[in-house]
Amino acid sequence: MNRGLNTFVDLSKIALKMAEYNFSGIQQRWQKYWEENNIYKVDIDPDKPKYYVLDMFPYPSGAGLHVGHPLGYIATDILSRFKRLKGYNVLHPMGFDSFGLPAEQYAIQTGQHPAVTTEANISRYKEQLRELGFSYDWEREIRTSDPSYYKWTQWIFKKLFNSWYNLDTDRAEHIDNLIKEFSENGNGTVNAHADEDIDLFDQKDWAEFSEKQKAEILQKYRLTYLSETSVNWCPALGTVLSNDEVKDGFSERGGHPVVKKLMPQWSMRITAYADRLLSGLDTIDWPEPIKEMQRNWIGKSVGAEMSFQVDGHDADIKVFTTRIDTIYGVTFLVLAPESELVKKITTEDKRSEVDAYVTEAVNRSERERMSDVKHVTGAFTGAYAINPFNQERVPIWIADYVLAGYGTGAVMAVPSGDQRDYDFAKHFNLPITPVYDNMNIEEAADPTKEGKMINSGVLNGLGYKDATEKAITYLIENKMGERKINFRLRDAIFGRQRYWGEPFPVYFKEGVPELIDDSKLPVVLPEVDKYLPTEDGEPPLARAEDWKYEGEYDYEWTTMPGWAGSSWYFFRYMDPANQETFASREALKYWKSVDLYTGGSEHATGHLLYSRFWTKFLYDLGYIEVEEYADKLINQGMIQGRSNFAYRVNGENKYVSKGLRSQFETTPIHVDVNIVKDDVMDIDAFRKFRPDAVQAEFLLEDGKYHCGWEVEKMSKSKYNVVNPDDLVQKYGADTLRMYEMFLGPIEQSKPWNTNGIEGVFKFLKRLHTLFFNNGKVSISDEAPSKKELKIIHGLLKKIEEDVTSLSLNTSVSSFMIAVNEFTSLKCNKREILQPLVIAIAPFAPYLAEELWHVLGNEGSVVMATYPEFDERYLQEDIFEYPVSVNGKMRVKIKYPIDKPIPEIQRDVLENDVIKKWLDGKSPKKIIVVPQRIINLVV
RNA sequence: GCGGAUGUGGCGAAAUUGGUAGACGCACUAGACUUAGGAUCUAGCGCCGCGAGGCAUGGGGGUUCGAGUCCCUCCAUCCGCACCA
Repeated sequence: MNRGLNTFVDLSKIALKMAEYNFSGIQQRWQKYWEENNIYKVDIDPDKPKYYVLDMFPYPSGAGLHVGHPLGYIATDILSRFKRLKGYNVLHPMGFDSFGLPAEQYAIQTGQHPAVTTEANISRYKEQLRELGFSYDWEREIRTSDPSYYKWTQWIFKKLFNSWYNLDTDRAEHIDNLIKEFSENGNGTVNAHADEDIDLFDQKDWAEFSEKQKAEILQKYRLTYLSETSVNWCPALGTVLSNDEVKDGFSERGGHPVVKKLMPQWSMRITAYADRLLSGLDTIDWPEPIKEMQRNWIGKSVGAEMSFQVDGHDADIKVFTTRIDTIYGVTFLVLAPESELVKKITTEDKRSEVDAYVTEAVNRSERERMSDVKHVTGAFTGAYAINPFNQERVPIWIADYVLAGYGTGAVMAVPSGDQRDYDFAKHFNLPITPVYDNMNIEEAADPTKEGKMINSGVLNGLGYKDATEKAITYLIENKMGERKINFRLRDAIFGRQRYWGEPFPVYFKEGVPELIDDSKLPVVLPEVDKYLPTEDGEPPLARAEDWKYEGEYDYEWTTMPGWAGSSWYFFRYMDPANQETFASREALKYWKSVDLYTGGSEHATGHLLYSRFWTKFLYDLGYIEVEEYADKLINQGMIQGRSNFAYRVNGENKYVSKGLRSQFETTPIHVDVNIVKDDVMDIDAFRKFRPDAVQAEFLLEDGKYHCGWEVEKMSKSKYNVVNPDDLVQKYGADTLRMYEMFLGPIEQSKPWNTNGIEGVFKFLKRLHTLFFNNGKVSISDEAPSKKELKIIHGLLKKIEEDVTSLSLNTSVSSFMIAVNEFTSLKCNKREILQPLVIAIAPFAPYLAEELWHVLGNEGSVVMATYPEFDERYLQEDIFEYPVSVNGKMRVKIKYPIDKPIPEIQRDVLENDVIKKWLDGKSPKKIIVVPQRIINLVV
């Protein structure tokens, strides 16, 4: 008897177990299945439309992924899987931006080779990514630090070196065209985007130049070139930083001071592409803030450049202005203190004062100069310039508000129209001449373009537009100046004094840089004894023993910057194993460009600009099909940390719950967020977390210890890091995926908060339960009801719209609503469950795969076809017209959808409820908005 | 200073783009089933009011029969750029 009973109990337990949502078993089962069957492998398939979804590849840091990283990856994975179900051939790769500073600094500290740490970090990342069920084709994985990859980064560098920018054709061309032109006609006929200081020479001169001279001249034209450049040198890091790696005079990483220093540097002539980088923004669907940042960074301004003679000297001062119309308002000129003219024109009586000012200005660090914007300083040189329009003598000053690096390093000051000039004039008591009749310059400068010109000689009486045109025409006719467009964008520094980066494919022969032949690529990163600069301050690569080209010539010792490898990786994914070229023509033609690119907005003026530049360059050379590589960009928001706090009473070993802390003097103490749930702390876990609290007393509210919270950066020291692995362990990958989407719109930055993940978990359990009854699979083949059909087709429609527009948070809600309804309808009908499983497959791939098989299907749900929704099921035949009286909503009246509006209006008046409200009066007007509302105005 | 974004319950958020604000979820409250509940289910849940009702989308104003949504203005928070002539 006993025995039998036990057996019975056990059986029922086993049966119930089958019906349980055992996510970890499901995960293991399908992970294995996907990998064994190579489910996510992608190849070119001309019969299918392509779709390319890309995430910015991560730098594999030692800390592993935290819960913020996968946000974008989950969204793109959902879209990829959805597009696959819709019949697209989807390219959805992943790789690693594996060169970078942290691995190198770790190497400096420990002697561990960066390749080793990088490899270990990548394995960890890959394991974490695998758990989350992403549908990457891992055969396409790339790593920027892999020689088979950076071979092609070096190859592109060579192409840039061998190119110049022809402004007549408005594209990059091979340097040989230029050399040919030089030997035939000299450089007088060449219209290139090149250095400013190139002397004219003819074909004869060219023939007579030495090889070294020729090389030096060509450097001034090449798209990547070596030059003495003022760079941001960070002594603490021992390296050069780009402008976007410097924040307020300190390095972005580490916050070390940065100084200006002249060094021979490799640069990229990105300025050649300034105009195209700007206009290209109009052709791509990128977030407006990103485009705006890039526009500001490029900083195009249209105006004129003109010369002022220096009185009594054989010299002139070139100025750039966007307001040539105000030329008669010029009452002084200002030079940057660094200007070479300063020495020449300063009069004896002013010399000591000017020298002192120059010395001070040059020595002031960038930081000081920037923090001191409001303070007006300057010095008079004693010299005068002549305004070519009215021959007036105007004093020449120097001041550090004029930047040597922008325009000509000199400005014509119009204090009536420009606030900085105005402040300067007021401070040094210089005249202020209004040039428009309606200018108000009592308190401040008036940059108006309205009104008619006054005090302006030949321009008097004209408006802004006419005055500008007339002035420019005058300049050009008298050969005093020209139309000019200036950009704020500077050429990009391309070298780093570091070890862990791509070596250049360059060696030096008699001081001249020469390229290494394609057949000898890649130039592999050599081994060094230490990852530090040499005693002479040479970069780490100078330490490499026997590292000479052909045993004789020095290689370039700097390495490429972090953005080199990331500027073209999206093309390598198309054909990652190719040994012959960076990607085959066939692959480039088929995949074309990235349809959707996601990543953080912090790369706006870095990676996202440089990669557009390289794309345009490769396009000019005819290697690729597109001029922009990413058609649409989404910025996923940053996930901040949400720290929890306990409140310790000062001087006592006593902690009080949040609501009681006002009664005590307390200090907030970080609590590990992983021992807090819904802001209620697990006290036992806290005693373990803080051993000094073992004996502590806790003052509770309603028997609970409530923690406070604050948004902070996610970091170990704040104990607010939430690790995706732990959540996958506890709830499964499907829950985590859906919860991350449920959290809110992906573009939005927000603190991570695990409160609420249970809701998603319960939902998946309920979905799972739908397929079972009393522990047994229970699927009915009965025809679905109209109501059920309406729910499922409404859902299919909603999900399709949401996924297309990436509003994935509302999709999750829609799934919950649908599943709740099916649960309360006890709906277990195949015709309903089958499309439901396919629809949810992009979101919860593991569970969907499991249920797909519970339904008795073969193969993988990945191969299924997304079900078409049928509008017919969604149509209402009765519409509830809300009726409003005097703008207040009063009642709803049901009418068939196709009832004519005049009939409805008549009916409304006869409705008893309405009659009562109208109270005998007749409405002034009845408005019936089709399909919406009926409005009576009394 | 310039440019951009955001502002809705205790919390994360919805709102068919001008049509019953707060869907969905969390937390909370009550109840059911339970030896138990950190499982499950049912109901309630913006604020004021016993109620009818009134008030509510950062503040103020406007357009409209009707505004979270459009216009003006102010405030707050976040991000980017920062003497760019």
